[in-house]
Amino acid sequence: MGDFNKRVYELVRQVPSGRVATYGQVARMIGEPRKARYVGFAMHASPGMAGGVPCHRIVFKDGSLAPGFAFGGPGAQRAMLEAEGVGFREDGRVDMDGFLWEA
DNA sequence: TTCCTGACTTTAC
DNA sequence: AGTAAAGCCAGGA
Repeated sequence: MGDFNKRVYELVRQVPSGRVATYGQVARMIGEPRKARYVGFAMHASPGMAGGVPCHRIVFKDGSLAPGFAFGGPGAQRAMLEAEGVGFREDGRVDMDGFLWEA
């Protein structure tokens, strides 16, 4: 595991409850805007929220969630986010207007 | 060991 | 505005 992965974890760890961040945003914040893809890979290898890495708060740039590779099944991620107070739109995407995390 | 695929984003036509 | 291609790096077969 490289430092990149570690940096991703530390940043994701700082995402407050009830907020979501995008892969690209995280990638950009750690200084590697081209590695946006690998951010997702980092999440896959991440210890999960048990390890302090709330991967469920990481969403696509359009606000959509992971296709089905998620934590306990499709919709689980959305349920968790909703439980944290994150608002969803009618199309099933996160309301990026007011719930997108800002450093 | 090599080839392929992948929780993405951005830029270009 | 919508579609297409490129870039990045690692893990699995």
